[in-house]
Amino acid sequence: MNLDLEKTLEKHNVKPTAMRLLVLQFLLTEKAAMSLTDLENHFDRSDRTTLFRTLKTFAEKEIVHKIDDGTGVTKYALCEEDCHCEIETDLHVHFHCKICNETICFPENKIPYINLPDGFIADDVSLTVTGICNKCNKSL
Amino acid sequence: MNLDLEKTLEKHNVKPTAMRLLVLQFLLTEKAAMSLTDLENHFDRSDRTTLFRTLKTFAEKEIVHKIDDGTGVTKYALCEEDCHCEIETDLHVHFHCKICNETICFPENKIPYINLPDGFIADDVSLTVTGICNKCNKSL
DNA sequence: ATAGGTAATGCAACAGAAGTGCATTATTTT
DNA sequence: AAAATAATGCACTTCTGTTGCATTACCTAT
Ligand SMILES: [Mn+2]
Ligand SMILES: [Mn+2]
Ligand SMILES: [Zn+2]
Ligand SMILES: [Zn+2]
Repeated sequence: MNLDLEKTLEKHNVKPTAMRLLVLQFLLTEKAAMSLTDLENHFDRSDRTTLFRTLKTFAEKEIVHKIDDGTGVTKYALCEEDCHCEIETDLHVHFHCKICNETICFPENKIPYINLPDGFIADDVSLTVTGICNKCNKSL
Repeated sequence: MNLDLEKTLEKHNVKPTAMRLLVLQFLLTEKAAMSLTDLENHFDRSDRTTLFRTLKTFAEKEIVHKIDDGTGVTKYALCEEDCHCEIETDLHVHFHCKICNETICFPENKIPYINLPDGFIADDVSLTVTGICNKCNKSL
């Protein structure tokens, strides 16, 4: 049992169950964003519903953020340290590679301010670039 | 039969069948982006598959553009005049209102250039703002 | 005009993802 | 230990998108 993982969950008021620790650890080792199906395939023994609700809890408690990469499959990635998923400060660009099918975070690329017409209020914003990633680009 | 509608389809090398003209007309009258289900509900008499393939053809021939507004339901909206769905010139911001559930185009808000790390190639980009639209904002 | 070929349509069925209800099991509190 | 609360697992459902195939409409060449 990794104590750091437990601390992370407790800091976000999530009880550190066995499954949750495993999911957190898995997300830490993977640098690409993961889908529910990805988790399902990795954890053969666990039920999809449990994984689904684990991700839901993690997203609600701001341990992970949900990513809509345009594929129709929701992806999840760990939030940065001290992230509160705030529109002005935390939201960043995501990149989806159409060759290797991986979706990655660009935490350095914050989403630029969007000037909306009068009366419109922005709560959330999503900016996804689709194309070819650096790894796939090399092997062309 | 509206001749303008026929001209529009022919200009994009799409044969102007009855259904296609009706769909095009419907999209012209609606200012919000429409989903396949929206079309299905509006055209009681037509088959879902026909509408699906109509939208697919329209998208391929650049009559409409597909919009991923983060709801998990693909929306479609008519392209601007002379649009070629080019990443630098044509792609624009979309707004999804979480109250009235409408998704609208902001053709004036072109998507800003995104500076990607070395080796990454951008083919496509999607920027969707979620929040409260001007109409719903008034009635709060 | 007719026959043959091509394109569009309609019906049925399927796949994948997301989500819910409920019973069971585990954990915490009293 | 008993009661209360939370997490898990199973079954089932809904929704969206998609494909195969037979039928129908349309166009073209003779
Ligand atoms: Mn991210
Ligand atoms: Mn648009
Ligand atoms: Zn790649
Ligand atoms: Zn609204």
